[in-house]
Amino acid sequence: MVRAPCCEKMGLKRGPWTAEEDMTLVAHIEQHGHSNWRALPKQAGLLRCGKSCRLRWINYLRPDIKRGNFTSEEEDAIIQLHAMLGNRWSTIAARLPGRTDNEIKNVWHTHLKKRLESSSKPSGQAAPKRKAKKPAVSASALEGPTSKPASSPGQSLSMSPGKSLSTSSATDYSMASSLENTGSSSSSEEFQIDDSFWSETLGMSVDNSGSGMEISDTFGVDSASPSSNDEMDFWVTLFMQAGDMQSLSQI
DNA sequence: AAAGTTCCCAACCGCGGGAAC
DNA sequence: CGTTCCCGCGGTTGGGAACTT
Repeated sequence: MVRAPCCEKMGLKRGPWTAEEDMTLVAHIEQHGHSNWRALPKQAGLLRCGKSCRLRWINYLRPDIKRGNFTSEEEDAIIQLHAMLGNRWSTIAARLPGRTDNEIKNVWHTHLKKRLESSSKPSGQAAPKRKAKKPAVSASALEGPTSKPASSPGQSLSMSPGKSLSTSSATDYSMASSLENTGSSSSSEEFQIDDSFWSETLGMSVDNSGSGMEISDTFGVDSASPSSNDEMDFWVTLFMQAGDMQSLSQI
């Protein structure tokens, strides 16, 4: 990377994780949990900073992580949620079981953003030159934690205990019903929200909520209100329901 | 087959917020 | 009440894989 490592990481290892490190981390967390990320690497005997351990666990080793290509349902859900929430990847990830914020962020920047941009252009032919270039990772996940096993010098092994984790979740994938429903619109390649939807939806919510909730509050990213999550849930639910209605109206 | 280009993703960094002291 | 510590988030990027010429 370009930036110099911060001093606290002097002497600590950086870069791709080895299978041994993965194993050590998983074993330690399975045994002791991860109540203190900062202390964890020392306790586990890893030459990594706590941040790095946390990231590795969250984004790769966690047992409930679902690997593999995103389904069109998931992609549509991301697009919808992003339209509502903006770049709040962690919030979006919370709505997509088994997906990490990092993964969603990557998908957004590499696929969905371009897809939306191209769809917004009049006859733009922006179909990606490469599609599904990699084998379904869900399958390769059985082989190892990374989709590019020998990609990194330090990655001598493609296997890590982490794999045990992803195999089951990769097959029994089931989205929340609301997302499945929104998937009904997934058959269309492009997803767009027209203004009438927002005016109707927002108008409805303002009319119906006697709470005096304001739109600016609702979308205020850093609303410190303890109820902000509830409000977010409200909007997500509302949006999903609206999506259902839209889908139904198309039938 | 080789070289060049594009794309993807794992991992890093800095920052902000909350908890603990 | 102010300071310090830690966690989590979002933005960014390097390196390798995939694809094109």
